Amino acid sequence: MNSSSQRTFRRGDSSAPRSARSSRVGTLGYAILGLLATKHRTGYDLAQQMKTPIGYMWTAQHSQIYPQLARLEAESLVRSSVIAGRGPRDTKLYTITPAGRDALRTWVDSPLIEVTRSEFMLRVRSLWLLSPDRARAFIAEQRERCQQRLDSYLDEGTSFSAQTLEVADPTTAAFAAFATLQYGIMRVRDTIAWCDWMLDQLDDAQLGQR
Amino acid sequence: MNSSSQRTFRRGDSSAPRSARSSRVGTLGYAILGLLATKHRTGYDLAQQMKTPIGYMWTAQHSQIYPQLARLEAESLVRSSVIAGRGPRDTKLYTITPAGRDALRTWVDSPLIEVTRSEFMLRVRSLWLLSPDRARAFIAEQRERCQQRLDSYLDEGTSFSAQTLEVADPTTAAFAAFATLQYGIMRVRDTIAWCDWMLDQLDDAQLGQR
DNA sequence: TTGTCCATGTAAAAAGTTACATGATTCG
DNA sequence: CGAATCATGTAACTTTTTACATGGACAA
Repeated sequence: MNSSSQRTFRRGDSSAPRSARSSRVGTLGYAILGLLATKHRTGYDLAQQMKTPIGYMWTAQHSQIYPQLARLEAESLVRSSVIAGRGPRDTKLYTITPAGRDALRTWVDSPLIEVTRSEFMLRVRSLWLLSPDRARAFIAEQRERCQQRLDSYLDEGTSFSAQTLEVADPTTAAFAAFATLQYGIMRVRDTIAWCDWMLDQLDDAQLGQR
Repeated sequence: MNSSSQRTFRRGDSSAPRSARSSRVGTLGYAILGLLATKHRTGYDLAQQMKTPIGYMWTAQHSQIYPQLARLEAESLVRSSVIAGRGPRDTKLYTITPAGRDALRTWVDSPLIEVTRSEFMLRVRSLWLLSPDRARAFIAEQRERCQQRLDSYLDEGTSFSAQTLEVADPTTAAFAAFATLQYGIMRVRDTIAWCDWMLDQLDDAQLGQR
């Protein structure tokens, strides 16, 4: 009936007060704030930290981090100071502001519904399409990867033995880091156990078939 | 030296043969093929299945699924037939083609390096910013969510008891689904155990402080 | 008659990945 | 002297999320 459709509204285009829509931080922003909450770092430091998933359960490339830092600074959640460095541009050291710390605290304590994705399990769901050999090889390879992961976690864990006092106190960053590491260790261990169970299943089936 | 920079090449823009760049399927495409490999479904069915993470370790909205189905059909990995339905548009039933099955098999068996993200653990890393009470409440809430998740997994598990024969045979889709379910159950159980450990830690610290 | 389920699409924005770009220092 | 590390940015693309749009059937 109404033929003037097809045209949709855009927000922030004309009349919108522009204030209700601001404060767009997002998970990456909080990931960065979380790292800055313990010590000041450069964008490069952050990128190094978030390049590998070891010890920090979030990843990002530097191409995502630098623009995000600029946005955080625009919202006064971080502040930067130029320091001596070796790059072709200024080297900036970022510090979290009290407002940033507040925002981080608020975010941590806000409702969370996690969506778990696992490409590994997605593939396992279609594993029946492979020959038992190939399936076995696939699982064995993932098991190996988990083992390596476990080794680096355990490696990281030894660094905590030095600071036994702080680790016991849940109001310290050291404790929080220790807790996430425990989680990571548990998770890979269990995945290894599952892989072993799976390998057994595949072997049993092959024996039964002969 | 060369001042004609700033201009970057675009692929698929002009000369490129357009064949080397095709075959863009992506993880979502394979997730769909994986579901279609066991039975034919409509886009709506797929969207229902992938809306909740229960039982399938990948999620997607219908707005992502319909265009993806069109692309899969353009690449002859799926085929559709119009069936009687109740929507304002044609209701299409999608079927995987032999080529689709091949593509799926190849993907399952290709190298995989998983990047694990967990917003839960990301938040835990900054949990030290909260008061022990609030931290406790946060962990307790996540524990509760895991418990609910576990219940629905276990619920789903009972449906497998009927098909005991197929579940034992790793060349069946039923086995693969069972295996992923086992993984899911294990994972939430362990997360619950971790939450309990965490709650203990928080309690101990509170007692010690008095 | 109001709301949910069926059923399929498009638009726009946000988030994430890959590639381009620059340039000094330091190590082998 | 070439490669890696430090150091920061932009461009282009892909993926995911959120919202808009439509409309019949059927149940409370």
